[in-house]
Amino acid sequence: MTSDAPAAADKRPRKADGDRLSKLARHKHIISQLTAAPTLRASELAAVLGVSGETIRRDLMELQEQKLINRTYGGASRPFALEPALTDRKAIMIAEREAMAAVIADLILPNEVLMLGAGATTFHIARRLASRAHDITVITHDYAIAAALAVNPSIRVLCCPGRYHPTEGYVFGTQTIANINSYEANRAIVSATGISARGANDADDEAGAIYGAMAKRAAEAILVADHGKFDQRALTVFAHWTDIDRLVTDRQPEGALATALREAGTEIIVAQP
Amino acid sequence: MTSDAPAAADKRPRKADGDRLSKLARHKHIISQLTAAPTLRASELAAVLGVSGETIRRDLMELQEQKLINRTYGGASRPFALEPALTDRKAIMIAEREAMAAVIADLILPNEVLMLGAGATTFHIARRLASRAHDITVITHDYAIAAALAVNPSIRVLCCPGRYHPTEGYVFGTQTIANINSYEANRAIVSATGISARGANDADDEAGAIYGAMAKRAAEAILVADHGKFDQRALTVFAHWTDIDRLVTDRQPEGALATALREAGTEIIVAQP
DNA sequence: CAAAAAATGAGGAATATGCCACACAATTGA
DNA sequence: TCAATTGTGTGGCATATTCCTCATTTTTTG
Repeated sequence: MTSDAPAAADKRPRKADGDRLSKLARHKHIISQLTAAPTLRASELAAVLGVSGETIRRDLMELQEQKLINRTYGGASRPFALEPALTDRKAIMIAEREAMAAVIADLILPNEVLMLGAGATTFHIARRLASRAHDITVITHDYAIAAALAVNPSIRVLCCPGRYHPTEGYVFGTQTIANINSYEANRAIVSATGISARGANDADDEAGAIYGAMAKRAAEAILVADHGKFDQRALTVFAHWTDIDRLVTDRQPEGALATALREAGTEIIVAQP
Repeated sequence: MTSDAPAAADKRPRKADGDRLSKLARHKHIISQLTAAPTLRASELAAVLGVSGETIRRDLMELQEQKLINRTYGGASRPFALEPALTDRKAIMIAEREAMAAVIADLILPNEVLMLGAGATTFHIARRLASRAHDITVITHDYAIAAALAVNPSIRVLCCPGRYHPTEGYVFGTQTIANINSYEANRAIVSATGISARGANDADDEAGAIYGAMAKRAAEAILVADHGKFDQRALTVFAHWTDIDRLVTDRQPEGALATALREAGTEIIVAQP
């Protein structure tokens, strides 16, 4: 943000000069400001950027469309954390993910032991659990999830060992798998890159191996996947439908996928956004 | 948020009934809502909680005092990420810590295996290592350290398993210790709450146990402590000076501490800020 | 170069918010 | 029990924000 702000200052338009920032530049400025400050006032932005409040309001509306900011009454707030570069992925399908997260969170009862796989959707679930659930134990290999859950002191969070993935923020590897296999859990909740008639797949073989281990290890395996993942194919199929007890999604599957689910006896839960 | 609203609705006070929520309950509600939604409108809160807008505004003011929320024009947003509140501690003694971190980073050679304990000072060391070192393996139980190191792709970061500490951002417990004991490392680098003639101590017994395990397990144990820790006493002594090979600090120790160090044969390295 | 499209600004009405002072109810403490 | 403290609601008023329309400027396009 610092590198952007001065640039913006240099170009700051005295109206007479007419060298005001382009729309794109304003948008960038807003985003970068938001990484520094949790919230912004539209009126301040208008003053700093030297444009009318109406223009800023239009900017904010557009940025909100793209889920790049959160609109507040007089301004904007950052959409999520600043965390790794998951921000992009986490910003899409918010409504769907929140709906699915709500459904899953309602399934969880006190004193359960959960395994939670890494992922944008499972992160939503973790946040939801942190505000809803109590007296549960969660085993995870994703640190953002661990941190999200830990805000609730009645949730015991156990982290897996393993090699730290630099961009994804989770651990993986043989140690992780071995650790997962040493637990008994009531439920495993995992996501996927895509789901097809063959089962759930993931673009990362290491992550997939972990999700698969969780699913096998828990008494009940829940897969969460929005409709954008229907019929997507990725590197490895980490679980077949016979290994998955429930699929939580946001739209009724159709075609070969639906057939495979029915044949495997996987229960389908459709969350309404 | 949808499933929460009804709960609130159940209790929603028609004024006549007088069964409105207590202030504490409102505050909890606000916080919990904020974990689900990024921002809240004061007016909506007033409606849902069945109190006047003025009361909500007072609530928000108090919560802001406690840094539990961020105020926005018409409501509130969540304060920061989920991050621990390490920021404060990390902000002091910057110069000293940087100097000590630099000294330690220079000790590390390629292909070494390090153990790095949690802490503000070790975090500085991790950052320094990330920019200086290459082709090393680091074992740590602190996630901020893992993330800091991981920006350098030539550093292999291994994380320990264990129970996640909600405010400190590291894992602890028997699993953590067992995991540490399964490794062989060239060096362990740990910090402490205080150091005295008896040895290094820590205010957190769990953290201390981990530091102690690391120090014992590694071929060389390095303790890093600024002069503010001299002669401080805390809960548990996790390592005696005979277990520590080197003390990296920013000022020459004196008195009983110096005597103990000399008798134990601990090498003292003074970093100049 | 001219027309079309997009972006911006200005003004005004309607609505929201913030702030302040004061009254009243609920709780606490002596 | 009474007084003090705390919590809450109300009303007024200044200020902010939003939404809308329309004129103007800038950019794009043929």
